[in-house]
Amino acid sequence: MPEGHTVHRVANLFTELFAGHTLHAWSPQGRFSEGAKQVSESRLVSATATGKQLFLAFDNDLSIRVHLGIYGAWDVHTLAGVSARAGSPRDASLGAPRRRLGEHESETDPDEPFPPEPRGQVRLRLETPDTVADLRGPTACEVLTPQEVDAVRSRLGPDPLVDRGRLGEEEFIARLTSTRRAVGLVLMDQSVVSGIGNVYRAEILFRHQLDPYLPSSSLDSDTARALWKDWKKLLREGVKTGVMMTRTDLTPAMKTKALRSSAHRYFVYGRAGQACRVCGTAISMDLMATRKLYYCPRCQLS
DNA sequence: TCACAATGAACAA
DNA sequence: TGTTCCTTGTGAC
Repeated sequence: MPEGHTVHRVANLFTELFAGHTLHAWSPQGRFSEGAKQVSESRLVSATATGKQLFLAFDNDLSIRVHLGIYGAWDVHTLAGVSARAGSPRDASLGAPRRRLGEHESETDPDEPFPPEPRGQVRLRLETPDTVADLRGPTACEVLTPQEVDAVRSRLGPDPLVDRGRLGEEEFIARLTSTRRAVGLVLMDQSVVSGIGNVYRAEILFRHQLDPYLPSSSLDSDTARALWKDWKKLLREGVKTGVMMTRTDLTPAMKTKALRSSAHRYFVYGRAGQACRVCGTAISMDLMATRKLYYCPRCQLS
């Protein structure tokens, strides 16, 4: 499931698998039949991500915007023998005919006929003769004109992998520190910075020993700059490995091991009541704007 | 079989 | 602040 790293991975994989190809698009579930028809049999020009938004641009000038929301997912199946890679060692070693993008990438029955029957509620299927991508459970899946794509993009805060230079960094600092809302809320605000979700929010705050309830405007620019750089680093790593790994207290060997199980990847996320990995205090969990906020009351509260 | 949670966000009031 | 939408997997009965 998706925070910004997952969507960049999807964009990278689709660029590799689909860019330059004519796609057959349809909606097995039926809820996106009209939209799919508008791009079907067109050539995919590009697949790009900004934060949690995926844009698939076609040569008829239309784009599909996909937002996975809280439980959306892509499943990619490739005919054995022509499977492309998402670029990570894990993908390469899998070499599987089927891959689920996100944390769990698993193999399936190699005897399955190709293309496989859509399973469950598939909103959109994209097909070439040797590759199939199934989209299920998105919060958004719509066809946009170039102007509409620009409008969506303009509402988004900087993404470290899109706005790589100084401008992105300065924009982030300006937006972050210009509101008195709690920093725990502001880091999740996609108009301030793109791609951070509930896991990265909690982990980044912990990594900087920050009280989630501090007014965002109280952060000095050095702290803000450090947050941006850290997010950039975590995002890069997440895109590379496909996994959100945020711990800094592990040797490389332990880290590799911890990648495999979500129980060991995080400092605080999902660990309410368990001992802080740094000070041993029980991790707290509060509801912040309907989302679960995890933090260490000793390391982070001032 | 059912309830519930999950890495999200739009919308109403 | 509360409600709604999207789908699947898990665990309790």
